[in-house]
Amino acid sequence: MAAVTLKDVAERAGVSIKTVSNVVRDAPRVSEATRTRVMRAVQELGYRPNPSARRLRTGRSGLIALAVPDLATPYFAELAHHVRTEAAALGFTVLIEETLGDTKEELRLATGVGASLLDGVILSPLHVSPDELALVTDQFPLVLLGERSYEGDRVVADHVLIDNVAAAREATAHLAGLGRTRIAAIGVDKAGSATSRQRLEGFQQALHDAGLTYDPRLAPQIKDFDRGNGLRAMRALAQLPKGQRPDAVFCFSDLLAVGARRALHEADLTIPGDVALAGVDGSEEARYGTPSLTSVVPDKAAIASLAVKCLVDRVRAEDPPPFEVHVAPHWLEVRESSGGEREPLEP
Amino acid sequence: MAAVTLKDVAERAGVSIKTVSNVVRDAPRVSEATRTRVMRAVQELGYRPNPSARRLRTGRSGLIALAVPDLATPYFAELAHHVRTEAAALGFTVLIEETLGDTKEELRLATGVGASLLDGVILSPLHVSPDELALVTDQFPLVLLGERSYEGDRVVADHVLIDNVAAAREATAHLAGLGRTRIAAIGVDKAGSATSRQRLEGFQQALHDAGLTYDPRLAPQIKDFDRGNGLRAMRALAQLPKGQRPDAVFCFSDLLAVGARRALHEADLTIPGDVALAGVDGSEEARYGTPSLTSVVPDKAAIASLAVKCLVDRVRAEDPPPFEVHVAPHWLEVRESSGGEREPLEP
DNA sequence: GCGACGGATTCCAACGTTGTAACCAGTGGG
DNA sequence: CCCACTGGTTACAACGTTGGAATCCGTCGC
Repeated sequence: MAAVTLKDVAERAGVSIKTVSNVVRDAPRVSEATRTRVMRAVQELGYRPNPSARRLRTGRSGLIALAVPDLATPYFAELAHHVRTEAAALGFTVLIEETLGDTKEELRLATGVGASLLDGVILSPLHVSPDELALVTDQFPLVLLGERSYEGDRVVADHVLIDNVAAAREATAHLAGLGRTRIAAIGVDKAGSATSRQRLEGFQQALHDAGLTYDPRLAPQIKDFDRGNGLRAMRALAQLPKGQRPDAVFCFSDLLAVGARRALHEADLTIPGDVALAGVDGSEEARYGTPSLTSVVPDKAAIASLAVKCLVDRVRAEDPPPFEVHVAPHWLEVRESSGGEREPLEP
Repeated sequence: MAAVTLKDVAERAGVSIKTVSNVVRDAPRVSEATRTRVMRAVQELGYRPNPSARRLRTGRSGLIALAVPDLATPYFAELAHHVRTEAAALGFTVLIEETLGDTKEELRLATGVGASLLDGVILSPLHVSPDELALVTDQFPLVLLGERSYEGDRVVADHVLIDNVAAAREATAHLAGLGRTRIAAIGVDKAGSATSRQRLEGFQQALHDAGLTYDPRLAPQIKDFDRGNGLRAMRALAQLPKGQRPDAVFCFSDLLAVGARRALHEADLTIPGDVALAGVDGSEEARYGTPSLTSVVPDKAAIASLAVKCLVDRVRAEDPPPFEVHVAPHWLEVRESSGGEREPLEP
């Protein structure tokens, strides 16, 4: 296969290997004459630098990993797309990994599986604890997404996140603003993930602000943020006796909301007539469904951009800069599931 | 950072570097005594082999790429998930690339960008032509997904695909079996991709078998297989005068069907009452939507498994084996959008 | 007791690249 | 006329690993 090396190019151009190396890395100290001669040889032979050898010599690979729980979750797929784009602009290639929410796997990635293959990792953790991470973050360039893995002022890694508490509060306040009084939450997480805790807190704050009391029976515990869990949780809520049934549900993710919508459909309850629905993620699936789902939209492009820049800075830095926390914007998009207009989509 | 090398382990265990190398690769000719001693040293120091160095020496990286048009398309995200799983089982890591349907990018990947980084590529091509690929396939291990890039008997690369013609025929026949007579197709592709052509052919065959005539006005041209294109195409179809409006639509992908469902919702047409709907891909989004969408489900796990095995065989082979074509199973799942039961989902 | 044998281990060279130091012209100042 | 200097280039060594040849050592057959 394409086994053309610096040596071949050097012979062709009649210069030393090192000169060719200097040219392709465009180092200074190369005369214009030899530069063009070498470049021509490179063209003619179709030379491509060997990443492994380069990596071996320099210690840099130009490879960063994005580790997400599950690629089949639209939110992460879209995020991956943005991260790839951002990274490409900075000359980095992205290796996408799935943790499946496994703590060991998350930790393994945080420590840089083959630190010798990757320059850094962007990790979207689900279950790994701050304490476990703290042991690790100074050893390998790491940026965390969507979790707040620090206590008080002690930041143990770079973070990029949205204000989850505010996001949940806004969505819930919107539901309360419709006059709904029995508002349920789907997304309280058995494992007690940070995301889940924060969204619950925002939910409770909004209830309190609206003068409603928090009823734990309307906040069932679930396992994962997927459609099936949303479906089952909503089924259970829909079967509550008439007076206790929720008239609105804030789902901690769009997938949960999709499952909930399906359960309401099965139970012949109308949306938003009987039950209003809101989710989080701003996924296309929520936008295009019928009814379309109200959702808190995190600015995924901003998240990706901040995360990649942050990571690349750390990779390139001589000595590690202090850890930073970046908060990306989010906004609420009101759609049919909570009384928004059935406006024609403008895709 | 984790800069522990074979040398360190060797010193610790009191053996030569090569012996350690032999142990970690579990080569034969290592006594049980030294093996355990070395293993303990490996444990204690936390040694991890350096992939770049290994790659440089052996010419193998254990990295294969999966190149898909767009990760945000659920079908490809799910496929990526399966490919990762299969590859991991065989000891390979998957680098996921997005081509965005760009012909140059597809070709670049097919030639193995940095053949020196990747052992092989699984490519899901959209626009690259068989002729262009033929020039390339003998230089680099490549498996193609979902396209038939060969003429007659001349296979120019390994392929894994489903029988697209049959898939489209079955879905359309199902719609015709409901008694629908004005059946439209959404998915005829301006660029004339192979997938689109095959599904159109199956569509036409089924019409013919049902004694219906093909009306090109009911097969509008679109650009991509996404929700937006489905939405716009269906809007146009819905605005046809009463007698000409379709009473069923076969969409060439689930995303198109999702868009079409949205357009029907906007136009206050019922599904399946006014218009029955079917798609292809077997995505979760189709299963969980309301109404749930009838879909032809390709066996993604089988596709992934066949593709990875095929590629790995080629990577490992001394001299390239003959090209193979694998056909993965598919089946039709009838759901609400074409009169299926509103059965409770069993997730 | 000696040579042959075979298993276990070591030595050496290489993979393609880049950093460092050295080299080789010319140039200008003393 | 020599020296220091500069820009341009080259020689050498190393990065961590592995394939192959070479070596060592204990055992067996004679």
